[in-house]
Amino acid sequence: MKNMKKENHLDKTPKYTVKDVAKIMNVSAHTVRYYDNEGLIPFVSRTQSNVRKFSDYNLSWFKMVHCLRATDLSINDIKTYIDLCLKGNKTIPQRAKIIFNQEKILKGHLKELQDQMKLLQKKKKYYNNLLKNKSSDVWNPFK
Amino acid sequence: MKNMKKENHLDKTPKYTVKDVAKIMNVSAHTVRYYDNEGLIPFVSRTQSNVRKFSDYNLSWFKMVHCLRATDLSINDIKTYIDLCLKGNKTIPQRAKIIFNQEKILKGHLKELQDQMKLLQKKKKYYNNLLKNKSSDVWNPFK
DNA sequence: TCTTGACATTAGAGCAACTCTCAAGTGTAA
DNA sequence: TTACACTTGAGAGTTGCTCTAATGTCAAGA
Repeated sequence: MKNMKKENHLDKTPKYTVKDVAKIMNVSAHTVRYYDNEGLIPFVSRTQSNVRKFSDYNLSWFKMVHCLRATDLSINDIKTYIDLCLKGNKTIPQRAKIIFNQEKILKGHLKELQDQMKLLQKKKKYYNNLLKNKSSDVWNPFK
Repeated sequence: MKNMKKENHLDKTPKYTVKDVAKIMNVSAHTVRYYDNEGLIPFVSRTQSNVRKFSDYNLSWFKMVHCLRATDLSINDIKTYIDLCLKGNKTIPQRAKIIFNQEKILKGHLKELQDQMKLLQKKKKYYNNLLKNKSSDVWNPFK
């Protein structure tokens, strides 16, 4: 039970700089500022000298935004979702619809990438054979 | 054994229009022309009136290009790969390296999307509960 | 034969989502 | 107090499409 600083999604203490968030989320600092400027991360606080400070709560939002981007929801549509969230419980059905739809889209993406993986592994095998046999075969550009 | 028109990756008979390829590959006709213009699909033939006609052989290239794009290889880097292919067997080691690397990258993407899927399904469950209980709970924008 | 419609072509403008550069400001450390 | 490592906003640049406009081809119908 040592170092049990469990992240609390509701902890609003300002802790992380833009750079910290960039590192945690594995995106560029530019992207972090860009998302904040677009209003995708509500309630980000600033120090007296105007420097952004993110809380765990802010991070939770960021994770959600990141997730929605990973499934190709546009910045604009993400903004719509965020604004719905800020409007309170009465928007739950609309938000649910967005989430359910994105899950479907993500499923499609996963399937496609798995198919691409098959092709890539076929190619891999192919090249491994070529490398082994030192390629005495007929020239064929499509390899 | 009826209708056994098995696609032959080496069949160079011009068959498909830009639109056909777009449909087969599930991309826009614009994208098909764009890839051709960028030199990513070698040996595409034209009719007397300058209309593109793709063969199954061309399609095989297109599939490879599409696969590399799906793993976020830039158009420029794909062009490099294609040009290596056209230089013959002596470039096999370089090409193999590219393919092996892309396989690694794709593995990473798949893992990431699977993680995002977990988050999305957690949210889905969450919203399903909210919808069932008609949400009498405290307001919390992060949902 | 004319013309209408459905397609194709190119060049180039427009767009989303970063990505980078810049000039200027801040905070700490030596 | 000067160097440095950081931050900021504004705005330019990049990538990979995506769309538009002007033009061309060609087969079918009036």
